[in-house]
Amino acid sequence: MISRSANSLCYSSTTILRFNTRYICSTSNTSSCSSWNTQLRELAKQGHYQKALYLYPQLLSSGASPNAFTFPFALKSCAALCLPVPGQQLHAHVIRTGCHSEPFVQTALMSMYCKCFLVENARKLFDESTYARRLTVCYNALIAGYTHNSEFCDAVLLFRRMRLLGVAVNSVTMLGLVPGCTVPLHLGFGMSLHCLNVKCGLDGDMSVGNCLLTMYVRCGSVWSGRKFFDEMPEKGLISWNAMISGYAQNGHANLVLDLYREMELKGVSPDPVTLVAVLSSCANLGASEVGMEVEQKIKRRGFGSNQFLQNALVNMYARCGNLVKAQAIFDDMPEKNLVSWTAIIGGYGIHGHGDDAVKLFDQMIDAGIRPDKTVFVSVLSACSHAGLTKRGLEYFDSMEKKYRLQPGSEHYSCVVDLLGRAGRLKEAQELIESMSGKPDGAVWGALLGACKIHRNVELAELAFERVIELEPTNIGYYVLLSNLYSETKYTEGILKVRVMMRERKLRKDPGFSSVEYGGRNHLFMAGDRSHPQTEEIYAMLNRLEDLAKETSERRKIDDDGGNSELVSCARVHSERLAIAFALMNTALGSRILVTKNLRVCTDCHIFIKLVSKIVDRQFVIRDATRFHHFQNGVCSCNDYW
DNA sequence: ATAGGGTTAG
Repeated sequence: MISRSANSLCYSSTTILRFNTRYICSTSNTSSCSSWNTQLRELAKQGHYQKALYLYPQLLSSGASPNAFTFPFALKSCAALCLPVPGQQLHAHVIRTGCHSEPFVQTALMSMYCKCFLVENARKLFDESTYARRLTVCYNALIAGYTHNSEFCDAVLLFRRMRLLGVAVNSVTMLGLVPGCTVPLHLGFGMSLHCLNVKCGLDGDMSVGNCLLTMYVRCGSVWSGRKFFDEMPEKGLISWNAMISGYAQNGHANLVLDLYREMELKGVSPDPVTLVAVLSSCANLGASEVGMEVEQKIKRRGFGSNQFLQNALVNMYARCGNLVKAQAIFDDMPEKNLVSWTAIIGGYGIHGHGDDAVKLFDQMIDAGIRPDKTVFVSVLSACSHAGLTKRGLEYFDSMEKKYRLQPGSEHYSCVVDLLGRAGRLKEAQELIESMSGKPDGAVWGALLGACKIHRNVELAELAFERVIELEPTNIGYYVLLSNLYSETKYTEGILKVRVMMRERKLRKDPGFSSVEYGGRNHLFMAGDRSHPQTEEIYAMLNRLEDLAKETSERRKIDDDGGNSELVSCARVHSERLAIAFALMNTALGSRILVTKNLRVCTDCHIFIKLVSKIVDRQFVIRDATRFHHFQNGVCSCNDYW
């Protein structure tokens, strides 16, 4: 793959061509080179840029001389392959053959320079040209070039100048500008382009529509994006992909699956890009049934060798808890990249198999793969979940010393968690204070969580104060502190937290849980009665709660100081509805139950323990961060629950 | 005959 990073110009040695200029004569022989031009055009059009570039020296050595019809295709090939060296040689040939005053050739040259990250050269050509300042295409090439080189200001300046001089704007101008508006800072400008696009009657162009759609979703305006998508006069595969990926990137995994179904119903057939987004959403939802369906589709459609999809499959199976399958796919991959390793390491980490995660990380290093910040997050969190304190600290230390990677907040929060769980609260606190950057909410939150485990009220209050400054509306932290107060029987504290929450008008956000059943995802909100099987679900809930009460009276199994009243009074929780639904549908035969966004409040935690005791089954329950494997009412991860 | 563009994984 060709690197698009401006800092790492990448041209493989095999593709650098040495064109022999000896044969070029100044009087071009059009008739003899037209057949070469035809071949060149065909190759470039079909995307065989490599072959097209090999044809060029053959043309020279045959005695034919390149003309104004030759250069655009040859230059396009250099641009596509990001080969500035042959590109510059072609520029020399252009001058030598007297084609440099040809606007088509000039534009192709500019485009080539832009794609090869030599946007300065392109600008020089533009400024020196007598035609360029009047031609829309030249502006288009340069504007797109600036956008590609992350010099969006220059792109906008040039666009302003173009408007001022009255040069016509067309849809390709839009295609050069809109992709630069995919950050929230530029959204305002992007929306003005959207208006202009409509005003100029260019809104029939699907490509521009796709760019605008991408702009909205990447700026986080998914709803505007969806509205735009629904109103598009024509939707192509890329439009569907942009919308689906947009949902995926903004965390609306369920909407991804819904839209994917809709797409299938409309008879639009998905490509690897679609399926990558779908799999990533399956991973987030724990929807392995849909994931397996997608895997079949990948096989049927012959996408099996696509590395993006292989990585997405590994990630999906790993996150859904099927580590055997994930490992099998991972092992079968002929080429493993950093993303593949991160997926499998993270998978083992989430499920508490810290030893395996660590082993794989070391294997990755041995395989000569250079770790990045993301894979460190995976391995550090694996260590913290599995209690591998020493190992985790070693890795953390190696980040800077060995790999010159500056740890970010996300790494600090893992290490604070690591130290905190091990009871080394003081060290955790010192680590936070030693941070060069400003700690974020997650860092203080990790300390707060650790204080909760070790019942350190004093430090918890400090961590709470800090975390609330940073994330005043994150309800979880208030609940955490309140629970700590309740465990340490500090009633005044509980009241204090309640008052604080009331003053700030904080209410528990409408969390939801989901269960995958029958190839569909069923969402449950607190107190939700919208599900078609609501009656049965509540009946099941009643039965469970009766059983819970009975059992708790008979055996006094409430080992957490909770009581059966809690169980019945907080029945609106979405997790409970989800659990009831799953139990009902599988006639108590459910072995795996996957729910999302489970808030780990003491209350639900007791409920889940009771359920698994009552039905005498194994459960796998997923909260926002990890899986909890229940057997006989006990979770194997042994913490928190 | 000849130029400009959009969607992917941890």
